[in-house]
Amino acid sequence: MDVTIYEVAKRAGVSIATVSRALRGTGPVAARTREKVLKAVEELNFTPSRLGVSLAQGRHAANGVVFPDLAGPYYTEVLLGYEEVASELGRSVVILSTKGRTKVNDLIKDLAGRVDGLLIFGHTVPEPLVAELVRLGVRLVFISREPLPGADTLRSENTASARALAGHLAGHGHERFAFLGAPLAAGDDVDERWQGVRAALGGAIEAVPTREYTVECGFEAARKLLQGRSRPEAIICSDDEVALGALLAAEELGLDVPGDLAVTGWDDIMAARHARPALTTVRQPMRELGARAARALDELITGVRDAHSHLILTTELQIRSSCGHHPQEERT
Amino acid sequence: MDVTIYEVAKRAGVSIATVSRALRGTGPVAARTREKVLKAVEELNFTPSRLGVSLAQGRHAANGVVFPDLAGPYYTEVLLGYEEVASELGRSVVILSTKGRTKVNDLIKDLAGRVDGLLIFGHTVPEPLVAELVRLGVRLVFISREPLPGADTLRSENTASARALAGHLAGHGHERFAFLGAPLAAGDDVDERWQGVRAALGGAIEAVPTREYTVECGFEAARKLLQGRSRPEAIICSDDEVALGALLAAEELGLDVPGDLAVTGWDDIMAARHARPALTTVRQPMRELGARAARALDELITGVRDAHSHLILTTELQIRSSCGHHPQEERT
DNA sequence: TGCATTTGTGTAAGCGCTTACAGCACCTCT
DNA sequence: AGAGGTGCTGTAAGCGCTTACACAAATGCA
Repeated sequence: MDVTIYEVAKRAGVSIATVSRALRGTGPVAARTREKVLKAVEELNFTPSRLGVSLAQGRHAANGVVFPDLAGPYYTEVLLGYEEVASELGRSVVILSTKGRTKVNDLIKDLAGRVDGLLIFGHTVPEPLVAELVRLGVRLVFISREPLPGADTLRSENTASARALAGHLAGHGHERFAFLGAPLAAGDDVDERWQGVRAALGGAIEAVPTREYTVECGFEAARKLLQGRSRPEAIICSDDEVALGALLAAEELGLDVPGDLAVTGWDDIMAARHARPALTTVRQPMRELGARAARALDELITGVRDAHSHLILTTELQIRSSCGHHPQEERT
Repeated sequence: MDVTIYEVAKRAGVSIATVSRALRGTGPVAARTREKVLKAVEELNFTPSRLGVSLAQGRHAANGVVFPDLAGPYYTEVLLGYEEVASELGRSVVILSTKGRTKVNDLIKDLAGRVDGLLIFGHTVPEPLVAELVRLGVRLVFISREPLPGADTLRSENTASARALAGHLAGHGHERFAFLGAPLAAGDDVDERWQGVRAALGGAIEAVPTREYTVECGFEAARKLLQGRSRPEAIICSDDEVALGALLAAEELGLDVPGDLAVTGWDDIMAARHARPALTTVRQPMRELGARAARALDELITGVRDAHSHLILTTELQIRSSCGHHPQEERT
């Protein structure tokens, strides 16, 4: 990768400007000249230096993405949707995981200096830094976060689906509820879910925290919860992974789901359908979230759009067997 | 991000060379001068442009990684280990997923132009392109691939553990074996596992392909396999996800594992421990694989090491309950 | 005190591109 | 025939840094 445009120009007997024009198709180039250039490019195996191009153009043709972790399907799915579209748009994706990191601020600033825009998950970035990034004019898209000025936000609908879910569970006759996986940050998806469910149930639900939103943590917390006095009849979980953990805990304790206990998740990850019993959950379009984020960022960067957009994607209640017996139940 | 070193220099009343020296600590700078510079930097909120730095230094301070997909914990785990170490070494990580992509070659070449080195999984990149990358002098590290000149390779031990696993299963008295998740590429991990198992069992095992190495595909293939005549007594799976699928298929068909059927996986992903029955598998240090790849790449880039290294990390047989009844079995 | 170092700073040449501008043919119209 | 295009190409000025080199001032030492 170290033959430069000068060598190509010399070999083709033209100036570097012509080489550039021939390659990029900007400006007129005689057919004969173009051929000479392409031949030289071919022979020398020339690839324009990304650095040179970027410096001259003032753009990186790259996007960043900041997430806490990659454990579990949620971030992974969103990331894949994002990367796919970014790639289509000719942008590379630079990743940054914040979990367990000290000096996150420095890392993010460095990242911001390498890309044309950033996708940030929820509340992974400290608020003051967000403000600074906005002030510096960094193009920003957030997923799973309440709208803020100076950035696009993108999220799935939570409140209405929370109401639908709670309503469905109440329809099964359940009365003692628990919300497993209490919100860790105000304004993110889980917080909205919790608020929505609580409102729908008129507050008759207790929040049980988990260390993280993982199967393991869900398992531990659920086991403790189910062993306590006054065991809930229905556990609404912050997301599918926690719910999967709850399912395992129930099994370990010999509780029948949905006979003795209803369990629901959120997201509809692939494992939700495969769990036994299959998990009732709220389907969230993870891949599309990522894809839209990539497009939104692109619009912001190219300047096609200057106003900020705050979009909410619709979700869908997926009723399966973990929430209670249904008359004409089918295996999915 | 658009205040330049010139403005800092002007404000501090020095030349840009001095600013650069003060900031990077190369060359002598009087204490008083340094202070002036730092003050100006502070006031202007200056961050050196990554492009400028990279162009001048001729290095990107970034690594690439090429993987087929991110579905499932394997790639994710390795990637996280990689990103963490790369980040420690001051390198960003640029990702590229190849699954479902046309023009992979162009994408990879573009990627190669943005980074100082590449981590490539298995056989995601067509062989001719690998050769070209080597020829171009791109620093390369492969994970899960047979050694090749011109690049580092890194993999987990498969053959010995295959023997151990097969031996253990034979010890349970199983006789009719199947290998679920037949190798898709010669020379990668799954191929080694298959070869190893087959050799250990003296060839008394049939290979059953799955479309991909996923729970879904494992489920489908296993269901078909288990419904056929001459159902195997033990299914050795290419990896844990396929094994998880096989477990589900067995359950659906009312087969008791390990009573009617033994199932084993490979990798020891988190879900393996949580599955019911808990999955016997071979533990592979995924995170460490990623971490080592990052270090290896760094060594190659910085030139600390010039010879190529081909490392094999040890694995460990994890015996749990899915392979057969053990006298003093404990729940893990 | 005088000379050789050392220390601190500035100048300027890159790094590899893109692109505004200018120049030169060669046409096409009146 | 001259004015005004058009089409193609080259020159050169950036883009924002790093760093070799030159040089002046301060220091060390005999």
